[in-house]
Amino acid sequence: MQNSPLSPLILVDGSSYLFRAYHVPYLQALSTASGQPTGAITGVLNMIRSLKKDYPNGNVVVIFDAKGKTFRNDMYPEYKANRPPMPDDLRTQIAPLHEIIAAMGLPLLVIPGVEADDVIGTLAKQATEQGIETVISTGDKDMAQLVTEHVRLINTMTNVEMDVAGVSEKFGVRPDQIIDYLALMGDKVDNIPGVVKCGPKTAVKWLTEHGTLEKVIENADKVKGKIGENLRDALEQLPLSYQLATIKCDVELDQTVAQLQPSSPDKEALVKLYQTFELKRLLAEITGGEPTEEQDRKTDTKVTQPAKSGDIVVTPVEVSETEYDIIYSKESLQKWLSLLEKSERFAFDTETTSVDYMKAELVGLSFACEAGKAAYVPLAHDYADAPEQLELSWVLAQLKPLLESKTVHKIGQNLKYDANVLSHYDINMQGIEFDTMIESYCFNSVATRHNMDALATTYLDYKTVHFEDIAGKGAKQLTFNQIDVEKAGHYAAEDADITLRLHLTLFPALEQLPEQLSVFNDIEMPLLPVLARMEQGGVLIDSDLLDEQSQQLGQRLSELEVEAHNLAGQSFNLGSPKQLQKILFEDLKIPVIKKTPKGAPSTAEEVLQELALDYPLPKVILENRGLSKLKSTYTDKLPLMVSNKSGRLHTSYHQAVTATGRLSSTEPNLQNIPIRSEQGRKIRQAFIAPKDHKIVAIDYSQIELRIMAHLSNDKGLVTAFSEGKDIHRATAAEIFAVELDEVTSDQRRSAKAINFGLIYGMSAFGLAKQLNIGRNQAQDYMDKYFQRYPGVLTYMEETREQAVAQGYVETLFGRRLYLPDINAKNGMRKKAAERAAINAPMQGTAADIIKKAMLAVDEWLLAQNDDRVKMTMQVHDELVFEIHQDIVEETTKKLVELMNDAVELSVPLIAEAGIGDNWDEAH
DNA sequence: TCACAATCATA
DNA sequence: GTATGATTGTGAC
Repeated sequence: MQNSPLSPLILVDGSSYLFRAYHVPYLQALSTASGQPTGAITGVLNMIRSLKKDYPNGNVVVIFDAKGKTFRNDMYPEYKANRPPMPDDLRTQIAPLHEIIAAMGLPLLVIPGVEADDVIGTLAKQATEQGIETVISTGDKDMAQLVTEHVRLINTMTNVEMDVAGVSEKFGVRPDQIIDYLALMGDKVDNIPGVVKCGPKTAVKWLTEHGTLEKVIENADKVKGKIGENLRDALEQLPLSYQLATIKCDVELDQTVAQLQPSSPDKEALVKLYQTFELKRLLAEITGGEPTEEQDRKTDTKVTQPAKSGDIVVTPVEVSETEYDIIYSKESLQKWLSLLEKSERFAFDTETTSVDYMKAELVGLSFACEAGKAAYVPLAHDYADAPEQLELSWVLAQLKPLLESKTVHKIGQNLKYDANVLSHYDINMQGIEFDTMIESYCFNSVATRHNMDALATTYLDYKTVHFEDIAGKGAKQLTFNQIDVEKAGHYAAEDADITLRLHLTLFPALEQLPEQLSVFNDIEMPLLPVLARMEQGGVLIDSDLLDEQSQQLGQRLSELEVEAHNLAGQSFNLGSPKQLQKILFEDLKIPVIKKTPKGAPSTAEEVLQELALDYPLPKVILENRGLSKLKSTYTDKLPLMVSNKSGRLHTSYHQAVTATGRLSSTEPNLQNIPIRSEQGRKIRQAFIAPKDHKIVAIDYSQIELRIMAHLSNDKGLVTAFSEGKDIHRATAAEIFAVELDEVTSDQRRSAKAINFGLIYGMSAFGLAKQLNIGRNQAQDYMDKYFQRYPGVLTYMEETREQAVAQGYVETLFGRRLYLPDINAKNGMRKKAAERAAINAPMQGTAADIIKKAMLAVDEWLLAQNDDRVKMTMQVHDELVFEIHQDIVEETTKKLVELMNDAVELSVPLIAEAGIGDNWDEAH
């Protein structure tokens, strides 16, 4: 709350908002029936309206540029000479807008000879002298020079406030250096000259080094390289640029700040104006009273259909009122604890300082054991004047038995996170029974995203308080420890309460679907702590090796860049597909082979591969692309992501992301580490074993094809696998009607493409493209395949039919994938859904199988209780371990057995192991 | 500052 | 032709 006796002055940069609103697409569409455009008017008025709402005590003053030249034109005739004239459909909106603002009773300033900026600067200065706080509402970065302890900026479009620290953070220089900064960079739009090639980076660098423009100029002869020359060339111009960039703060005004007070709105005039310009919402507001906050929210809420999975209707658990406690005393905590103990299950949630589980520190805990009733225990809010809170270690000691109890069941939203955080406080969570995120995922993986806000909306038709609501967003977002305990308490208690209600809503629905319930109970929930352990354990990488590779790649990349520029005859950005398109297809007139989905000529790899046969440049581009990808994604980034707590790399596995049941991995994604190219494999060499240990990688051979054999029960395919044949060779022998040992490598390659294509629900067209053969020939191959393996054809057809009839397909273990597009009118979408329908049972069953294998492995590892073996990664069909060299042989043998026996199919499941000092060697 | 498209890494 | 995630450039906001 503002304690200042004087209301803050809110200065609105009307012109800046006018231009921005004019360019907003959905506003551009607005006009009256007679064709008078009103988009910019609407945009600016909405902005003023929301500003008045955000600053109820504020004294709003609106400033516009006047027509005609300003003193800057006298100083520098070319000033803003590049500006196109104002479009007519914008010009016609200015006068009405001024009228409306005047009728609203807001002071409106339009001063000729200067710009709006100068008026704003002048008023802000006067206000400060009189002890009045000022907020400048603008979208213009130049205004940052006006920021002081008493003057802030607010960007009303993004709702981000900027104070002195904010300016430093955003620009990298202090407000008093902004003019210097602007002068150095110049401004293309306003036609202000600056130093050639000096952008924000260089300007900040120089100003950080020397402090002021003056000092930069003094030291100009010390700057090396081309940019140094550019600076010296600009020396004469710079004082002028500085003057042009300086906002004038001593404009002579008729009114003082004190005189700029709102008058009462002229309602009659407003009604008339709103009618003339058909501003219906505003009209309704002054004639029918302002819509309340509640109504605003209602109109924002989408009408949701009852959430369904198949025929199961979900009945939301509702409460008439809520009661959220904040716990400050030992006594009230004890009371809650005894409640939790008695209830056998409770929902709980941790609040922390970070979303990164390796960095997160506990700030508070919340609980709920009855819908509508929850409590928050603040522990580490540390802003100034934070109330006294219970001691963290004492509270955790009280809670430890409950959290580690197997019989007291815990309910949570993404409990893997909470478990990981608590493990850093010596709490090994047990009894993790219900995760609402996973309940939703098992119930219907594609109905919604599975974060709590989405679940509450879908299943409870309830709008939660969002984290951003209490913490703000963007650079100024607070961490949880800085948030007011009362606000935080409501948010956190609501989290626990909503989690409980979601569970009470979703779990009964899940119970009506026995197969999916079993996926939940027997696969996903048991897997959760396994994944937590893998994440927590992390993997070891050799950062020095990666750094070295980065260096080498960097060298090669600059060579390639020079080469490419020479070949193109001009300099361009190799990373920009757009620039490349221009050079390739316009300047060099190379024929377009393929287009991107949006219709631009494609420069994708396969296209360049083909072009590389005839032209030299595409080859260079290809090598450059490949290498820069490796450098930026892997060799540069991975070393930076090593935790300084553990010295290892910790990924996050996501259990509720993919449609098919696979895991996904982020920060970093360990499931797409290169392997195919020579260069790429070097990166795997940096995934190393600790001293005296080996890396063991065990992967399932042809798992999806084996699943296809099992699901289709095709005799030929099952036999081929049972006899342990090379499956692609066997397929080739059948299709091409030759003996096994007569299969050529080309035939095997074709058969392999067919086998993979089948898994992807491919058409003859796709196969033709893949193998670079005619469509008829591809069709011929497929016909032959289905002749030899008729069971596969039947299976594919049945799957498609099942998808159309039921709207979903399922894996061997009953995990369902709903296909909303399967009956789409749009042929493309329907076809895509059909292909997904074919693929999902195979990809999904493979995911189920490796998850079961992980459970078996983890169970065995726990029983061994031997820290010489660790499961570190999962990559869809592969598990990676660290094993002490003394026991590596026998342990590997056991692990292979566990994986082979994870599931019984009608064909053998074969896992193959590799052992080495790094991940590359282990393959 | 943010979201999207294009590209490319994996299974 | 299936399923993902990260990076880069680009243009809207």
